[in-house]
Amino acid sequence: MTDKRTAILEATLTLISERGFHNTPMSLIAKASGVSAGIIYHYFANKEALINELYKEIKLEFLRAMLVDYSEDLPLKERFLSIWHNLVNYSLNYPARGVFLEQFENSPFRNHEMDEDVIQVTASFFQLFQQGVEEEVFTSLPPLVLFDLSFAPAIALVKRHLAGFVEMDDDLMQAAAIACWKAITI
Amino acid sequence: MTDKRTAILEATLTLISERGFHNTPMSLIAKASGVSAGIIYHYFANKEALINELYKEIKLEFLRAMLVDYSEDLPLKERFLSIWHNLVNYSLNYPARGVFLEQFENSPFRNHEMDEDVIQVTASFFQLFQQGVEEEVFTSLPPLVLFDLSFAPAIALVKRHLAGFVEMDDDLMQAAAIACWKAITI
DNA sequence: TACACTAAATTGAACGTTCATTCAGTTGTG
DNA sequence: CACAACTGAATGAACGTTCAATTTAGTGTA
Repeated sequence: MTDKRTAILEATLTLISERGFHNTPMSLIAKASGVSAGIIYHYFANKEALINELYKEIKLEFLRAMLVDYSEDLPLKERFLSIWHNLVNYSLNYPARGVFLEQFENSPFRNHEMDEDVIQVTASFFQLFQQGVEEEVFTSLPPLVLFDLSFAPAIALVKRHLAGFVEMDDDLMQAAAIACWKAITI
Repeated sequence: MTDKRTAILEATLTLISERGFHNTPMSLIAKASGVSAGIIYHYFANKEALINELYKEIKLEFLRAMLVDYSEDLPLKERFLSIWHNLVNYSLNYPARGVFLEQFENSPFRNHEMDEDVIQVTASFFQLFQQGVEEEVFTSLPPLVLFDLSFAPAIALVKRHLAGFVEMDDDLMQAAAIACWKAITI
């Protein structure tokens, strides 16, 4: 096989998103990734470290996916809508990743420190909202607040879709994205 | 003590919100509620049933808290803002409940069926959004979508506050509530 | 090319612990 | 006296982690 470390992380992602942290024993991760139980401890100090490492990688990948095709040269609204649609499309295309992130971030596992990579990527969002406030396009609120007003509904709607309560098509995406835009603009 | 069943549920709530599902053994629940381990099985079939029962009760309590002082006679906007503020105030005043609900609803534990009580309470929200759409005050979107556009940011902001990243004062609450109102109005 | 040596990668059985659940027996109540 | 409430030690299964042993890969030597 290629990279066992990657195989372990991928198996962990799938299993945890389907079964939760408890209920995915190391033995199952080993079986699903086609390695022996022992070798996991060659790549990761223990189960907690494995899960934390997985979180870091997925979180970064997720944030980067939100910024695909992003450029500060584009107009504010285009940038906003691009991020919004990227977020939803990525969550729909890789549901296990979104499910894992939500599960992790709502669990007491969570460690609120951000590592360097994440801080760097986050800066783009910060800049976007700051600029919007300065140009008096956005309501004058802290960037994190504008972030949640913008994207919390997107995540919630994806969950509804995955649970089968809402059919998320292009029209709905469009309408919901505009609704979030309206929320933060003056 | 008064009601052991209630003591068990309360201890379970506190422990799980602080330590997660895993990492709160039945023995600890027993100790924290001042009962023997065995008696828990007199009131609940097993650990899973205990947690599901706790979820049902907290969810219902939460939804009812959102509807305190609610009346269909009030204007749409007042009703909306009342729910919004109730949601945030309740989550801030009883953080363990919000934390538990979010943890549960983002875990594979989750069972998407709603029992009768919850459906009944939910009808008020349904009515509110439906009326808003009919009166052409709200964007024409499914009630569940309007619900998420309205309240997902509220929950997200409470989490930010509890994590210490945002200071949630009256001004911020007011501004964020209005932002959500703007999101769903035409 | 063949061989020797070394370090890293890998295995999986075994260990010790933790945990959910049980149940024989005890206490409280009407 | 009967029945429900209650106790907590015992049970057995599951799990995270370890480690002695084995395989693989890489490097040097003749």
